[in-house]
Amino acid sequence: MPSPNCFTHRNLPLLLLQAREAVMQHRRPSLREHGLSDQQWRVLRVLAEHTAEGGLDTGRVAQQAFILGPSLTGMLARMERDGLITRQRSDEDARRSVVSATAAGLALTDALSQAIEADYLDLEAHLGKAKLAQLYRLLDELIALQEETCAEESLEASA
Amino acid sequence: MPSPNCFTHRNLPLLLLQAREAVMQHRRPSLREHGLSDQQWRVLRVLAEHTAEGGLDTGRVAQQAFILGPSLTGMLARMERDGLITRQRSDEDARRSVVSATAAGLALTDALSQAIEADYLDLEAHLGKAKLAQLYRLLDELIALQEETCAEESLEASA
DNA sequence: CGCATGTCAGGCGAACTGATATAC
DNA sequence: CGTATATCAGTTGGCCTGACATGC
Repeated sequence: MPSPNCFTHRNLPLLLLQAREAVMQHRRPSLREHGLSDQQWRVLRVLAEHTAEGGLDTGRVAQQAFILGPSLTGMLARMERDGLITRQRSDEDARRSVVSATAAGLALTDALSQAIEADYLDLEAHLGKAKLAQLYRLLDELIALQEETCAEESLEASA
Repeated sequence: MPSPNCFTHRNLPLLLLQAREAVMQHRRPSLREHGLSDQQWRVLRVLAEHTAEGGLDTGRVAQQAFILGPSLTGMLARMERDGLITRQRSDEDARRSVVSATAAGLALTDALSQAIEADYLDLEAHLGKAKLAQLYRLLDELIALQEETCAEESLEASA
């Protein structure tokens, strides 16, 4: 019989979580000073990158910021209340609601991005540019791989 | 003036989150089938690894499962209700409460660990053993690095 | 006495499911 | 008509801070 606790592999999800938390520990103070939660910052960053092009639908925001639709609705309401973003019905497709960052939101992004870029420089200095790039590559590959095998599974399920 | 949205680096925390979610997508179905949340599984896995040695204090469980004390209290209450774990006051130090997995908890861990190990074999087959090991190394290094610089910061703060 | 440990109390943002209006 | 998009309603588990009881 297989003994319990016989994990021959590392705990990859925990490791990824720890790594993320380790990085975030450096950034949370800055975010919290400006009254932002982790998720709000993810949304704001995504919007800042696309607001020059006229904003994004809620759906794409949810996808890129890794947040579920209903959760995002509440968050956007709070961020609109706080003057960080605006929502507007799309002209072409009235089902869609287009979200953009306000000037205040962009200014906040700008301020925070400087602290964060400094953090990256620190990271590069200590870990090394090459290793950081390597980490990016491996993570990209892992993500692509898992999503791929996930698509296969849902394919099997629908067959 | 610095243009907003000028992020010259990748979004590392988001990348780590995506990677974790990608891996977890394969495991959540199994966990949910047995009524476990992500965090409960982290706790159970930690306990399964230490229950043979007589269990762990709440503090160490919280530390190893990456969960805050007060959150853990509620979780342990639910897991005790569900018959997965037991709590007992320590003999040597009556402040401490020692947690262990029950037989049912260990059996559940055993069942789940098999599915998860199979998942790792899949991952090794697709990503390659070497790359996986490399990813482990880089994550370890990143975690150590960030915690280190974090200790420096609190040192400066106290000085 | 100070310190450590765990728990309680309470509020909160977000996950998640299911249902619903609206527009395509 | 069916599909897609966003939102609403509501429950839940976990985060988090601060206070507290207890034992060292």
